[in-house]
Amino acid sequence: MTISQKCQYAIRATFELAKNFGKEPLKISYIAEEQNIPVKFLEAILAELKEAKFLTSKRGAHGGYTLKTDPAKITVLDIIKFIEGPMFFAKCISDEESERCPQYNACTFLPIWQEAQEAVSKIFKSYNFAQLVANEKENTGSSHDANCL
Amino acid sequence: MTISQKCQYAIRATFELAKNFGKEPLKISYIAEEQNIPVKFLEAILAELKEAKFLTSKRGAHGGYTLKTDPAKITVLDIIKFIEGPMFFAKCISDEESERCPQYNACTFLPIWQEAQEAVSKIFKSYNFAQLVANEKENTGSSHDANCL
DNA sequence: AGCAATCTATACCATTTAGATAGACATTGT
DNA sequence: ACAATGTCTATCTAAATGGTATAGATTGCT
Repeated sequence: MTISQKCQYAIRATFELAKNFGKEPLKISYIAEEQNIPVKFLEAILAELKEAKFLTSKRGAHGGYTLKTDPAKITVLDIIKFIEGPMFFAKCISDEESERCPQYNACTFLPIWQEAQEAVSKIFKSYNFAQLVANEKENTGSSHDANCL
Repeated sequence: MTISQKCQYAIRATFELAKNFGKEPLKISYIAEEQNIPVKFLEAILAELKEAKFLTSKRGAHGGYTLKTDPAKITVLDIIKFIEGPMFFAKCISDEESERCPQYNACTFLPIWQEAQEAVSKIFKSYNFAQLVANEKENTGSSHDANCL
């Protein structure tokens, strides 16, 4: 039930890129060190995020990753949904017919999962990365240690 | 990030027992059939729930499982926390010093996980099993098919 | 006493997921 | 040319998930 390490890494990497939005690309190795993420694992994560069009990359000397979109338009929900999938508590609450169980409209527990899904989505959507960067500067807070799941 | 099959089973088994609260014990095999749960898997789950003092059991002929507590005093949160553990989004939001990451007080993301944890806990806590049983009777809703994660 | 219906305990196993590593390769700036 | 970077493919281990098998202990009934 916890958010996976991978997803935390993705969020922290996005955060790091958000801090540098509009400037030069960041190297994988830099982000990895800054956020304490295994380099090779981060490679895979960034490649995925790139497929989702959150990022662009540039190869070769002075290459690296850059945030493609304004950090203010990327929410924590966006990253979580992309990495963890869209459904938080039960797949059967999906809008998609194929994911639903046969009892969809009659299941006793479905409304509970739906209510929880909506509540959490709303919260995660309310945090965008521009905000988070601003927060950090204000509070001299840090996300430096990524091993806190 | 979804609730495990096991936890769903635990909830559905508790629900079934709540329906029969104050009456004779229910056999594992009956609950298993009623909620479409593999018998042997259910055995293990009920044994765990018994350790948590939610249930009592009686061996031998005409034996079975009985809810120990008034269903009105058992919430969905109780079952989920027992099966899935107390933390929903990140372990590091725990009150326990040992679970926390070194950055506890300074982590940029912690407040997000905390907010989500509180919201979800509140929702799951608001559903008790007496209520759910009553709901089902009212709506002729069903939880019959347990394979809807 | 004896038997059948139950729960109990222990061990096992297959599949998936999480988390991570290694090495060769392609691209770019200088 | 060459060094610095991202990209791709393959592998690996550990843990969790979901489930099965078998033998045993207890109880109620006759």
